[in-house]
Amino acid sequence: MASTREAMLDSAITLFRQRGVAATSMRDIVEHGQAPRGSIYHHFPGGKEELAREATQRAGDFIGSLLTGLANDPAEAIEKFIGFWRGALASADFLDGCPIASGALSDEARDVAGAAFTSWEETLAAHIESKGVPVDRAESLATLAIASVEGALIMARAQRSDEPLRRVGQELAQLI
Amino acid sequence: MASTREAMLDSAITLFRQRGVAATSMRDIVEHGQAPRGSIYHHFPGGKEELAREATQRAGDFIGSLLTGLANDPAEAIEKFIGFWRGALASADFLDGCPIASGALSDEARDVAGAAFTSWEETLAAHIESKGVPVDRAESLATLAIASVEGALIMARAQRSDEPLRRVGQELAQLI
DNA sequence: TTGCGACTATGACAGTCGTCATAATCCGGC
DNA sequence: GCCGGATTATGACGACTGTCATAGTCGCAA
Repeated sequence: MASTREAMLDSAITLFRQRGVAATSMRDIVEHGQAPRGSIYHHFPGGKEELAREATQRAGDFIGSLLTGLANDPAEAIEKFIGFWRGALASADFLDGCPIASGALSDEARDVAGAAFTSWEETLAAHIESKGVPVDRAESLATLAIASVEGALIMARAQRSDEPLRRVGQELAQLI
Repeated sequence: MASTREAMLDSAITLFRQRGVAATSMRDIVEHGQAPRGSIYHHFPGGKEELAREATQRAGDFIGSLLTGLANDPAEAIEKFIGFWRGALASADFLDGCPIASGALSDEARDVAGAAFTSWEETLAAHIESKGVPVDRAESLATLAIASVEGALIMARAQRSDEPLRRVGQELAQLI
């Protein structure tokens, strides 16, 4: 059972969201996950880089599947997507961010984060396009939706309020 | 002359944009600005926290004044705002981010970043409102514009492309 | 029971971090 | 000239970082 491995990945995601990749140490991660420090390099021979990349991949897949599963109605998908983030923010006192954004701002996992964003964009664009919107426009709208949510998450953290997410959700609802 | 001080602030902004606050050391900053290491705590008795806060404030004011100065036409303001970021991204191989986003993701300057975002929102909302848009709507649109640009910057960095910024600009132009 | 591979415990390494104390140097007013 | 505050040079401190080597423990197969 790779439960130690998974505990480390989950702890990494949690801490990366709160503090970012650079500000999170390996010792923090194993301590948070009550994982043995001695086996870091057994499970992740590539060290912090491998851990950061895999954690970002895992988080990106999770949110991506959430996006895929959310109805065929893109408006509903976006509404639920924003609801998901508002819930996450509120339960963390506005100190949690998006794990993919954390990965994007690191050297180690930047490209993994980029691939995750691209995948989200394609999923959402396909939803929008299926409602009769031209391809180009659907792509632009999908990018706008994801970008504005990511940006709103950063603003929400800085302002310690979910007002940015509320406003963005309001505008996106009218738009899609 | 406070030119050493200013060199340190400018270097801090540059490095924060590239690597984030946590991944930038005091030694990096003085070295980048060719400033004397010995006088760090002469100019910034509060240490890294004071430096990070002041750098974030300075950068926020600069971009804020840029936003204020940009015409009365909000559409043109946003277009130029996005053009500014596209130029910055291109000339840095997509490795530079927004200094306020970096501040927002740090412990030290989070609230300073929040105030900067709020100030930008108010400036932009006032522009939009002056074109006959109801207050609430103007505020939502301003937040959407800033959030989507911030998010697009992160996506652009991750994907090493300015396509996100291009798409967001396209959508915002239609919207405002 | 024995053996072997997977996993963990512990401590150490070289390096870097923020911070600061101390001493040296610079430079404008007398 | 020369004094005094502003500024800089240098080196050190304790803490922390990622990484790894070594030794130990565990559970399953033979």
